[in-house]
Amino acid sequence: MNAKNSPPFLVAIVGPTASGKSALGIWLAERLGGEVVSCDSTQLYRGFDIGTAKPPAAERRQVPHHLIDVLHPREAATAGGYRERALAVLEDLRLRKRLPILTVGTGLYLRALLEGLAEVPQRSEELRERLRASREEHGPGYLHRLLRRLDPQAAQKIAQADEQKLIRAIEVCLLTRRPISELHRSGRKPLEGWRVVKIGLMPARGKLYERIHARTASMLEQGWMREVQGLLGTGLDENAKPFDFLGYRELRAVLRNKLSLEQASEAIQQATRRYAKRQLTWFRKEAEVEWFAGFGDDPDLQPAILRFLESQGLKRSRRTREGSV
RNA sequence: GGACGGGUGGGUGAGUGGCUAAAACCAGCAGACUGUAAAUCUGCCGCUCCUUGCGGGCUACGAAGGUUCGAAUCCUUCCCCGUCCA
Repeated sequence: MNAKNSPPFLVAIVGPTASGKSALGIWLAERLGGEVVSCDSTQLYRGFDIGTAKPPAAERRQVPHHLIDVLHPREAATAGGYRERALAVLEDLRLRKRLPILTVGTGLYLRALLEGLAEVPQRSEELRERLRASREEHGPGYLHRLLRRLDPQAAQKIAQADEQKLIRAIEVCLLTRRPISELHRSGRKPLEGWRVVKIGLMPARGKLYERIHARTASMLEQGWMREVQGLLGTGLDENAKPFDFLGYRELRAVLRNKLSLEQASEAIQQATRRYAKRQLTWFRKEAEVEWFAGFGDDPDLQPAILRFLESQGLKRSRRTREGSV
């Protein structure tokens, strides 16, 4: 109707690992004049390709992809950092009148982008170091007691054993000299200027697990092990964060002869299943998602999703490639 | 054939007369999560009933029988498994 005045569309595809988000993203991008924007904390890293299930180069040539391979393994990925980069990509796409299609595996990053983050300082490694040291000195429970003094309300919401979240909360309180719960209350700036449509992929649990198992096997066949060896061979510190990603951890154990390849493969499959479950838990809570029961690469499902998007007002691109329909 | 060691809930494995539906861990399920998020953490986890209670009933520690107020725990026999001897 008044397409001139209404904000442009943004499509977000949400779903557990191995549900076919990337394939769907590309398929939709080709039909809707879109470009894929990865929303995945691991695909950010260069060099970690097979285990993070990055779309292969051929597909990335077919349709432009963003926010893949933008970090050196030594850099730390953060929700705030992702948000900034994503905002820049969105502006670029807005100017070029391309439809952003987010393929989101990392729920926190999507929320950070769409709903914003409270205005709080970034992490401070030095402060964290000190906190960890006094934790060692004072034993378990210390961090929780400390936060209870700084911000009783925040302490109530964080379990005593959850040191990662305790440290972040204490860090913010100390850096700002204000309770983090208060800072959170003061609100966040949601994304503006986009009409967001969320698609959810929810394959049957058993089928998803089968996919996960098959994909793990195929990743190993594609030379995942060689990739890990190669990365280690470049002198990259073994403590670099991406080496702790799902699977990379297990494969390093194989190289250290702590695990057989067979055991590692099973451990990876299991860890991936658990990861998929956590993603589902997160996404189920996500507001206004149109859920589809199936895989994103299912040719029977794809047209239904396209029809749904059209019902929301998205228009097919005239530049649809030949032979793809 | 003989001598030891062992058989515990989906798995590993603790428990050697009551506090034990049975530690702990894993798996599984559910959940939380505003800057490490493929991370981190929480709950549930034999079956069943209701008036949902530190509630009731039933079943359970290889099998059967016994001792005892009471047994996964003690005794007897049997069946499996492992190691060693023949």
